[in-house]
Amino acid sequence: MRMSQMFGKTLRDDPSDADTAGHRLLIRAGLVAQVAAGVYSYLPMALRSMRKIENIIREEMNAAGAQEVLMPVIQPVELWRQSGREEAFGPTLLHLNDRRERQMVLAPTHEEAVTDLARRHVRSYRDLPINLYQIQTKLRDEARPRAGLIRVREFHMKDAYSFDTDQDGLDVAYDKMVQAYWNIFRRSGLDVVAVEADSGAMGGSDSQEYMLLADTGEDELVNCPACGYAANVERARSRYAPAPDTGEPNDIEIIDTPNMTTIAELAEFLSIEESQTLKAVFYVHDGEFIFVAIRGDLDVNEVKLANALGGGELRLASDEEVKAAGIVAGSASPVGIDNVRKLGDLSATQGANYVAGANDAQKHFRNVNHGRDFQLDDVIDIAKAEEGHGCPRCDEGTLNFSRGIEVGHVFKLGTKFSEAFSANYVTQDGEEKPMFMGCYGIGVGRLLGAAIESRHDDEGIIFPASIAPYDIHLVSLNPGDEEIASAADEVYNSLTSAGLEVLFDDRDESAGIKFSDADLLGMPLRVTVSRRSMRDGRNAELKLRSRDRDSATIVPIVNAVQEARGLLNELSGAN
RNA sequence: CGGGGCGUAGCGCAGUUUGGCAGCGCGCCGCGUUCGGGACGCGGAGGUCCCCGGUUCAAAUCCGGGCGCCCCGACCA
Repeated sequence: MRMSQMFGKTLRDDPSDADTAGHRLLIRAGLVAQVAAGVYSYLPMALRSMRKIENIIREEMNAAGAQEVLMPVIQPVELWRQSGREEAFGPTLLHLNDRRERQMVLAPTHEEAVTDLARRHVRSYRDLPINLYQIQTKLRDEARPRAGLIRVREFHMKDAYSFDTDQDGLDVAYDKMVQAYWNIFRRSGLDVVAVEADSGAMGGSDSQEYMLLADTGEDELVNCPACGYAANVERARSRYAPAPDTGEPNDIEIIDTPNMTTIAELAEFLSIEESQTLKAVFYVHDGEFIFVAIRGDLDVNEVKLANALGGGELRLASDEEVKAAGIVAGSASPVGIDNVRKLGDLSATQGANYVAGANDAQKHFRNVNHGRDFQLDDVIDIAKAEEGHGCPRCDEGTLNFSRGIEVGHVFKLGTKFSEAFSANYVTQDGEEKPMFMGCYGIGVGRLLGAAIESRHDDEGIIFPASIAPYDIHLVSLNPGDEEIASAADEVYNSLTSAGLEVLFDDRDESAGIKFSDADLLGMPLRVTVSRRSMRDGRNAELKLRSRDRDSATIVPIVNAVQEARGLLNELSGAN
């Protein structure tokens, strides 16, 4: 491609409304153009990169035995009512009416469509297992699009869906997809890690997310350097120090704690550890007031809590609601409050002789013990993993915290959708049973955005070779010089006819502009033909984007193809 | 959805406080010089000052309403 002909220009200045480095580079390099909040046009270079990502995905999906299909973006709302997800998605689901006033939706994902498809075509266990995938547009009216391609409202996703006769079959299908995912991320040249994930509104059992580590990532992750345990904080378990050993339960007593409303104040006032206190947090879940007790030094993980409550709307209770429940905020007590539903974290039931509120702004109880002094309606693990907590899986590790961008997510759905849609098959015994499903997604555009977010320097993008729009950025300097121009053309032709993909900067621009643009655009290999390179014979200069300026090498033009290949191979080996 | 910010040429911005010729840099077009890390000279084009309404002799500027975009949070398969 000759750059003089290419659509999409680089910008000299950073766009004012881009915050993250990746977003800035996407705009400055002329890869995308914003149309509305979270809605983008993809220009030629971005599209080339996305096509390469898609092809890697396609090859790995096909190799894993999945078959490509294409399902509609526009779907009758009835499908979504049947699964119950019209409500679950809420305003994120885009609705529209067709000319006959039939209610339609624009699909944010395709579990409904694919389950409907499978139930029409699968009759018998002989038709299973199958795995269907597509690479296709999704629409989600996100409340807050952000960071360029990281969270958008219209995007391309590869989504695959497996159908099996039973849980064992699902486990096999899931493991195959997991393996395919590792292949995809390895081939794309990106450092992706897998973490245990919350399965959210998708439901189902096992779920893993694939995360590209980046400080600007939306997700907080923990990992154990000792045993490799890794999880999204939403889901993470952790091991924390037990409360101080206070021996056998002592008699409960009431003590004065004038105007102590926070755990920190209380612990200091009494000269005890925060872990020797119990605190209470109040939520409203689908309209019901919920009292949650947890050890004073821990925090509630709201995602875990919401899951324990079986989904639905969960929010912190307002001051008025707390008061209306007859509770004194800041000194709330699990003791003697029996008119509301009381939940507790595991920590509240371990240890003894806690200090807890007395439901009086001036007083607390000492020596409060679970079972004797208060009961809980449910005891669950809802503590949030914190800095300093130990690994829940091994005894050695302390959890590390980092941030990441979710680029893939796999779920074991089980029979959630197949039961809702009566997507059944007939067993060998002639019995009708629901299919076991799994679903597996990768955001193509997000992967591109995340790649740029994680692979750049001050000058610009550093594309992994396998997903770079072009292999080579050929720069011709002194284009007014006949000899140089024809040598550059010759290099362009020989590289191109050797099957290499070349972006040829044939513009009449200064060396500074051309080199800066080459750095900004980030192709893996830069080849320069100029008076200087031709000074001692017909030579070209080769330089890898990921290396320093002085690492450039001069090679004879007749060897350019071979030398370029060598450097590119070296690079993909290093990926 | 709550909080904050912004909207003036393709991009980045000044001008708004105190109403009075719509400006600067980059980019773009033409000519010439220059030519390995964002060169220079001369000439030129480019505007619904987000939209609607109001006040005023006069509105980018003041008032009312609306829309859009960005950031923080809530939400997020």
